[in-house]
Amino acid sequence: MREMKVTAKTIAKQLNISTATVDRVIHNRGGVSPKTARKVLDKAKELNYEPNKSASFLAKKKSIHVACVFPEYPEYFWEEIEDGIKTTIEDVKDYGFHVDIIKTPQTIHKQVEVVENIIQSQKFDGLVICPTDGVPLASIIESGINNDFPIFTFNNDSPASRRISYVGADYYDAGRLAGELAVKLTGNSKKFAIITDEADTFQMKQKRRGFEAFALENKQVEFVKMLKLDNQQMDESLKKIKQNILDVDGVYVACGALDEVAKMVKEIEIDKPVLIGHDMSEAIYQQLQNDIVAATICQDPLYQGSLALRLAFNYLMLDKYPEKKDNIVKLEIVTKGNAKYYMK
Amino acid sequence: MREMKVTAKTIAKQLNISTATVDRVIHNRGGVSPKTARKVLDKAKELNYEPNKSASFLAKKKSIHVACVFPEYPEYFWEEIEDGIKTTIEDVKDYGFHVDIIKTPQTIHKQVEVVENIIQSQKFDGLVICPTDGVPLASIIESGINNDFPIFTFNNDSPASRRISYVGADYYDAGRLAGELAVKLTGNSKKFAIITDEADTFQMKQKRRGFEAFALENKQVEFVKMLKLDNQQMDESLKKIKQNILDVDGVYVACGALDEVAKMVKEIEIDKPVLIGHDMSEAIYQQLQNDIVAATICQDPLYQGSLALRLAFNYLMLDKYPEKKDNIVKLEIVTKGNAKYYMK
DNA sequence: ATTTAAATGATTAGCGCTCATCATTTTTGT
DNA sequence: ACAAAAATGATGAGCGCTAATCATTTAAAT
Repeated sequence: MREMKVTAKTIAKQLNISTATVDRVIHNRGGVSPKTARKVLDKAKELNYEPNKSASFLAKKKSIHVACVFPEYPEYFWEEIEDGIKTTIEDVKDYGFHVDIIKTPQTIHKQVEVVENIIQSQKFDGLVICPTDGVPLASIIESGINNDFPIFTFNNDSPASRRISYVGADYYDAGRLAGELAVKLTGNSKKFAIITDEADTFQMKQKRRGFEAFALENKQVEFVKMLKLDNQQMDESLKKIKQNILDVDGVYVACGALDEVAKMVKEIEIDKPVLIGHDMSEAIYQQLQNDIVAATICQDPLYQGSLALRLAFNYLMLDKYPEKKDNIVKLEIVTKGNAKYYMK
Repeated sequence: MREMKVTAKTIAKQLNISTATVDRVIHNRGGVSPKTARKVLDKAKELNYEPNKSASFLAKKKSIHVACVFPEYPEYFWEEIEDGIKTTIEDVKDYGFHVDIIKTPQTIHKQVEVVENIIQSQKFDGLVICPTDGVPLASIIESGINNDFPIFTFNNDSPASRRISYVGADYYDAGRLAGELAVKLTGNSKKFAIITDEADTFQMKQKRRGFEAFALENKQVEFVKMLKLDNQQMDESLKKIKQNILDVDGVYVACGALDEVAKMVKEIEIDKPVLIGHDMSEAIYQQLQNDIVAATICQDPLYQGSLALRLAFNYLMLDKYPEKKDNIVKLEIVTKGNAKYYMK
């Protein structure tokens, strides 16, 4: 309808050359005299020519396979990421970009094994991965990259490696935000506790640092207790924590145990501390509705997974290098009132 | 790589028929005996056949034009929506789906004029629109729909009309959320004010109702003052409001004047009320950073625009009717700490 | 000047799907 | 029984782009 669409043919006709020559120029594949090339380029600009992707992909018959690797737990978290990934897969598969989703046990040992297999197998042209632990993976990523095997990280980085790009949150910033919320939601209180666990991953360290940094900058904050949850002896450990938080106004759960801590806090009869944590699940949703958890900080999981894949797609199919090596995603604040939007 | 891709040809070969017949069956375009049809369908399922979109679009050479209409102000708000829309346009234009962005003055009169022109012009196959006011547009939408001219609303609905679908926030819920934040951020205070303006659009009414409903359910809330901002005599009006909010703990700006109110609140020397409003802009960002505005409630504008367009795309290009008539988008809470993620 | 190679450009066969058109078979009417 | 119509299926020409191959011109080497 309306203005004719401009194709390579349009340009070719106007310049009395063949479409093949036009194509050669557009993708500067060489074999064209500078003079002709100039003319084509000028005409292309004049007519605002853009090659049609559908036709291009069809003709190229390029087929790319990447593996998308992430842990299987916590299920509620990865389920959402998977949804986002699947939507994107739908979008790109007709362009010849194929993705195998591979979930791994969360032990880094297992994950390393899986990744090594993927690279060895020669079945894939690239890897999109959420490293359980960025450190041991760094050298593998490094050797992958050296062998022209592109690797993209998301959700958790392997900063030491030369992965093509990272998509995920800034966890230091997440900690700071938790700090801000803690202060605001307790009515400018003074006493806080942070709960982490023994794993003390990079993510968690960053969160803790962020929270502490915020506390330091805030004059009215009196102290921040650091409490460690023992996942092996959860019950014992929670009991200890319970004793330890009776005198605080706010508790920030930086590890994945928000629901467990919430259950414990629920039993505190008077002056329950304000609870702040991360991520969303059915259980946490309930805790928000019951006013046990005051707020939880989320990152849009749908977006995260799909962006990582899109970057891989652009790189492998369109030879487009990502604009940024670090793609930092939004931190979103979820409370009782908007929690439902974060459930499936 | 690996498993051969299955095309219409694969099926045709295996059944000793032509690809055209396969195509006929797949799109049940008739002209095929039930027996053959069954065989094709079975084989398609067996091989997990899915027609390739690129090839399909290329061959169909269907070209669809829709108009995307929204107000030009407030600029900061629509700029972001436009960004989201443009990204989606990039995604779909190679499938022959073309979009003209048309910004209108915010008077409903003008918008109605523009819409009538669009429909009359016969240049478009559909309309994606943010109605300035859903009511006067309802009858136009109605007649459009009756003439097989599909219309999609977003951001602001025209609920009385039979638009194909709506994408946007639930403003009643937004008001409730504001109420929750007001209570939480003032440390369970009792006295609040809502600021609206004379326009008192559907959106604003809903927000107000939501806030009031929340207040009613909350025993500790003592009163909620309703204050009206006079946009014509802004300065005068703000002065009055200033007098009126000296005794409240929290102010909810339900209209678009968050920054203006913030500037006024800034001048209050002691016991500034906690300010809560909507949307984000450079100015509001600054007010958040200066702790004048405590929180603002946003809807992901990128997503909103692009979803509306995608629904139109699915409907017009893929004959896919939207799963839901009402697509309610997330409400996001923005404070000092995560504000930067909401800026471009 | 002649041979050889490099540079430049045209031709052409698809990619997978759609659809108009044509060929063949089956059904129906008389 | 036959012709005519309806049902069924095959053929083939693209859609716009890519890339291998071939043809021609130009420059370099002997």
